[in-house]
Amino acid sequence: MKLKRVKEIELIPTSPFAFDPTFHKPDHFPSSDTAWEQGTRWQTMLWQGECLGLKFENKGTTQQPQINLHIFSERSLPKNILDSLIIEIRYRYDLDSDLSDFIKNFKNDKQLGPIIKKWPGLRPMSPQGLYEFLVIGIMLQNCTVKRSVSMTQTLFEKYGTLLEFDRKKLYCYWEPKVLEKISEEELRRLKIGYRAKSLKRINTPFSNCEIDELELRKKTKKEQREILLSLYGVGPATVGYILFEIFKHYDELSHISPWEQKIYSKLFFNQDPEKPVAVEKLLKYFERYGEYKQLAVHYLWEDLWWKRKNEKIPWLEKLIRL
DNA sequence: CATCAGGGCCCTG
DNA sequence: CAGGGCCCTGAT
Repeated sequence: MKLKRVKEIELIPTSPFAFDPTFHKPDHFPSSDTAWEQGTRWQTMLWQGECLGLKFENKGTTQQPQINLHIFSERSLPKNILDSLIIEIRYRYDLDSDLSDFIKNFKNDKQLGPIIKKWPGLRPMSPQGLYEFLVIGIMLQNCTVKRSVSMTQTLFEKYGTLLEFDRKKLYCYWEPKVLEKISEEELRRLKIGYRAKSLKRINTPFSNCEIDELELRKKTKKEQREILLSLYGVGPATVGYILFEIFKHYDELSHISPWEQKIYSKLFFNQDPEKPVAVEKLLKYFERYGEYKQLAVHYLWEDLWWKRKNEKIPWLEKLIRL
């Protein structure tokens, strides 16, 4: 589908703002609904039934941030869809966050300080909504990065919509209704294994509107956790990512999986990843960052993955199953 | 060739 | 609350 209509909008995030490390997360596995190069990010978005192409361009500075957004669509978008889209984008990219307190408190922190100075205003983001993130979460489970990438690609090719805009070709997610009609057996044939069952069961409450992401955002973190955990195939690891990246709880850090434990051990304690620091000890250590503990870890974590783009980090390579 | 673990989660005992 | 099983893939 070629998206020919274009609407240009200026977005002003709160200052300071770090464009690239907010709009590109090298630890997220690559998927064909997004693309990035320095200063520019493309992505698709399914919003209120519209398949959209989005292009974000950095036009500002850290202290005076400005983003130019091009919205590509097949038809001219009515004002109400456009308005809600802008609100959604500001939410997903956390553009209204006030990080002054965090920066003030930790700019002189031995480990965190240098990264805050390098990237003041870096924030968590999710280009996808809750439903799409759950699909990704399921595809991540118990497999290598390569397999996650290929399973997601297969789903896009089978159920997504290929969009062409700004000379990019990217896939857009499907409506939950689409998967509702597909049997578990048919999904299994796409080699997603036992994840087919989770995918089917997660799909239903979205397809029949039992879960309303916007309503869920208004609930407490505790309520959100309970609702998410009640979904089949969603456990503590997936919930942890969602509470931070989707619902922006900067303090959500209660689960550390084994591979993360190894990386944190090296990163924070310079400890041999094969003899990792106990999870309890790590959690206790992160208490120093209080209500910002996951955000703090995120700064260190992203810094590590950005470094990996440019230099070899042998100990890290060993821990990533590509 | 066979075996095994993987960026989890569910279910059982 | 520990541990087996789950789909498939690719490393050994």
